[in-house]
Amino acid sequence: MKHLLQNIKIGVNEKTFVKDPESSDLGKRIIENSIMMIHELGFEHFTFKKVGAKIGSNESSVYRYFENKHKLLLYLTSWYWGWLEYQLVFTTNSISDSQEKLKSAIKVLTQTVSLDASFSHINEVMLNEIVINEYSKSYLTKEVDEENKEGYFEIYKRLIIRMVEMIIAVDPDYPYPHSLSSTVLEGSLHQYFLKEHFPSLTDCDQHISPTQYLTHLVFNSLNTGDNG
Amino acid sequence: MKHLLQNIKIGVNEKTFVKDPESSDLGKRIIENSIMMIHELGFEHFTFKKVGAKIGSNESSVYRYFENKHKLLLYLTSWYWGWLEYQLVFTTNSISDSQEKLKSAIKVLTQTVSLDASFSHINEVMLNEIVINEYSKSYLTKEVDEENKEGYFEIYKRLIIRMVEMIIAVDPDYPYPHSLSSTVLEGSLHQYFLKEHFPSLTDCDQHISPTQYLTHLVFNSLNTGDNG
DNA sequence: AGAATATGATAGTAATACTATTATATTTGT
DNA sequence: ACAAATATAATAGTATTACTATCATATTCT
Repeated sequence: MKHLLQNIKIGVNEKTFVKDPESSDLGKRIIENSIMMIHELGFEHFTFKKVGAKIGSNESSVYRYFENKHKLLLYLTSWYWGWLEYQLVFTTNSISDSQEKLKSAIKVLTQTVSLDASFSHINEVMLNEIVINEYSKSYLTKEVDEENKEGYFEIYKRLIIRMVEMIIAVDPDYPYPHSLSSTVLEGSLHQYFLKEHFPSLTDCDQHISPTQYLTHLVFNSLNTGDNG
Repeated sequence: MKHLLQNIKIGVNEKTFVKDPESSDLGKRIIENSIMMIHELGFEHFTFKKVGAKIGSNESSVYRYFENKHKLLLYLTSWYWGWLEYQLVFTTNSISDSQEKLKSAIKVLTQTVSLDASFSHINEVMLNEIVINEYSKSYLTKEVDEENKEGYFEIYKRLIIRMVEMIIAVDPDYPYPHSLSSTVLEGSLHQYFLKEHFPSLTDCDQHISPTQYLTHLVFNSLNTGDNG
């Protein structure tokens, strides 16, 4: 993915951080190495002490950027969804045919991720795998309603609503556009997870992609106005 | 739900516990109160010390039944899936029409849960809510492959495969029966969660149920052989 | 050069997730 | 009925986590 615009910054809710990690070298190294370590150890085994040690700094310096690792996860996943949203808008903007538009949207949101050179300290491939393995943990908490009110899930919600609008454009009479849209995004993460860990529970493999499955699912649910 | 058979015991992988909690009064009180506390506090804030205190016992006694809270979660969720599997088999067994059978299966697996008097120490309504909020955490771990090998997710997998077979019976040519089946089960939990915490991301509310949405989703994906 | 700011080092606290040991009940076998 | 076995309770202790606080040092900004 190449950007026509240089120096794009993905906007993340400022409450996720104490000090913007993009504003300093140390901040960027925290992000870069946190992604590597969460990817490697999993969120449960990841600690600020460990990243601190890895970047030749220490715990207290990491705490100056993020309140706790939950907020860091919110930061990373919000960044990811913001990055995907950018690609979604960019890719689908010029498409006038509503079916083609929705098809492209599903593709962008469910296909495998590749590196984006514009953000050198962020490994989008690893981040995508973090989202697959850890995103649910960011909202499956007792604090979800409070954090939702504070806007921590705005980008994710906006992304889903964008697809809702595309679904409605294809079939204004379809009764479940919100559920379908949320199912595509969540279902995509889930199918990638199953492919890796529970292959007997998915048809996705080298030959069948989550994108194919979900595109089929969506277009069979919608009345496209075709006769074929 | 009433059982024709008395004294049914839901079979759970014995590796989930050190000592079978069904085998003693203390064990049952641990289960009963753990369900209440996980439901109330959420899995992260739940500890063995807290249940111990609640039942007038202590930490060390709880540890004699479960290695750790992760294993307890595996026990509780396996029990839940086993209980659902029983209802699934019982309900669908006598139905010969494959479409009706699948329709019933989706209903059993996605409808709201009500109390089952056969298991007095287990509150199935609370347990269902625990599954909605916490089940993902049982497999979104670095240990998932190991634990899968040891059979901790057998019942869940069997449940999905049962629905896979029903999907194939309706439409043998449908290319994604495994993905569709896993999407229904996971999607159901997700829609219930959204309904509660992110109502703008779902169409499910007092009037529309996850069952309706998912039934529509499945039957529009399948070629039922009808002309209508 | 001095002030402000960022980072690093160290220490300390409360809670968690256990393990180990010993004491005290309760149950069971003869 | 009594000894032996088993289950439970009570207490203590350890390593790690998830922080907070303080102070020293380095960097940069004016």
